[in-house]
Amino acid sequence: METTPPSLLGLTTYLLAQTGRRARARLADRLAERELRLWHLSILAALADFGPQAQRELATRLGIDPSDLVRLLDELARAELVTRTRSTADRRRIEVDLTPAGRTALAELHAEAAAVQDRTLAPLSPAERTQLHDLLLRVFQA
Amino acid sequence: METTPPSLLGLTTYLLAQTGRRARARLADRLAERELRLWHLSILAALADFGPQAQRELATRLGIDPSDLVRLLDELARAELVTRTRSTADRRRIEVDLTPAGRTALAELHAEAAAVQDRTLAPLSPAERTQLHDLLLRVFQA
DNA sequence: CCGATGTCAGATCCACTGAAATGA
DNA sequence: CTCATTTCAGTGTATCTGACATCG
Repeated sequence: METTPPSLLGLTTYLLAQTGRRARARLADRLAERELRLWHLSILAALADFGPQAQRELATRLGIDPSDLVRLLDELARAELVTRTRSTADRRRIEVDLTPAGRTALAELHAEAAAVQDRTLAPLSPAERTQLHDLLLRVFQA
Repeated sequence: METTPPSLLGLTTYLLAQTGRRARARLADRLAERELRLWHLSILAALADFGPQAQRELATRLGIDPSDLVRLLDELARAELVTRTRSTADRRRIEVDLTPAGRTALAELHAEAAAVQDRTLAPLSPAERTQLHDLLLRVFQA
C-alpha cells in the first residue's frame, strides 16, 4: 500500500509535482506506442502555432538545448513528420516545417493528450477544471 | 525569448507538469546546498509521520524502488540523520529511524519547502492557494 | 522475502567543430 | 578587403536519474 506522508500532502508544490509527473508519464506512454516522446509533441505544436522557423528559434522558444533539438528533429524527419530546408537568405540556418503527415499526426497526438487529461482530471467537474486551469496558468505565466 | 506554444498552454496537464517541474527544480536546488535531494526530504517526512519502520515499508509507501532507497539511506546515515538497526523480532528486517539531528534537519527543510512554495504561488491570493490545493489533492487522491 | 549491488536506458547539460555571416 | 568575432547546425560526451535484474 502506498500512503504518502501527510506532511507532504500539505505541500501544494508537492501535489503539483506529483500530479504533473503522473500526467506526464501517462502521456509519454501513449506517445511511446508511436515511437514518439513528449518533446516531439511540443515541437510539432510549436511548428503548427508559429509556422516554419529555424532550429535555433525553435530551441529558444521551447527552452530546449539546441544539440538535443537536432537529434529530435532527426527522428521527426525520419518519420517524415517534418522537413528541413536550408535557408537561401542565410545559408547557416535550416528552416523546419511540418509535412501534411506531421499535421495529421499532431491532431492525433492532441486527441491523445486530451484523453489523458480527461482521465487525469476525472475527479473534477467541468467548472472546477477551468478553475484549475486558470490558477495554473497564472502560476505558470509568473 | 521563450514563448510556449499556445496550443500547449491550453492543456491543463501541460501546465501541471511544467509548474510542477519548476517547483521541484527550485526546491532541489535549495536542498543541493545541503547535499540532499528531494527523496531525502520525502524519506525524513515519512519517518516523522509514520515512525520507525523497515526499509521495505518505506519503499512501498514512497513508491520508490527498494534498491534506490538503500543508497538514499546510505547517504542519510552517513549524514547521521537516520539510524539503521536490525530488528530483533525479524532479523532480516532493518528498522530505520530518525536521529535528533534528522528531526531538526527535517524542520529546516520543511521551512525551505514552504519558502519555495510561497515564491511559486506568489501570483495567487491565500484563498486561491487553498482552492488550488484542494483541487490538486482531489486529483492526486484519485 | 529482504537488503544490497550492478547495470542500463533516458534526459539534461556542456564543450567543441566546421561552415557561414557580420562588422570593425 | 581582411581578419576577428559571432552565429548556426551538428557531434560527442559527462552526469544524473529511475527502472530493473540479480545476488546473498
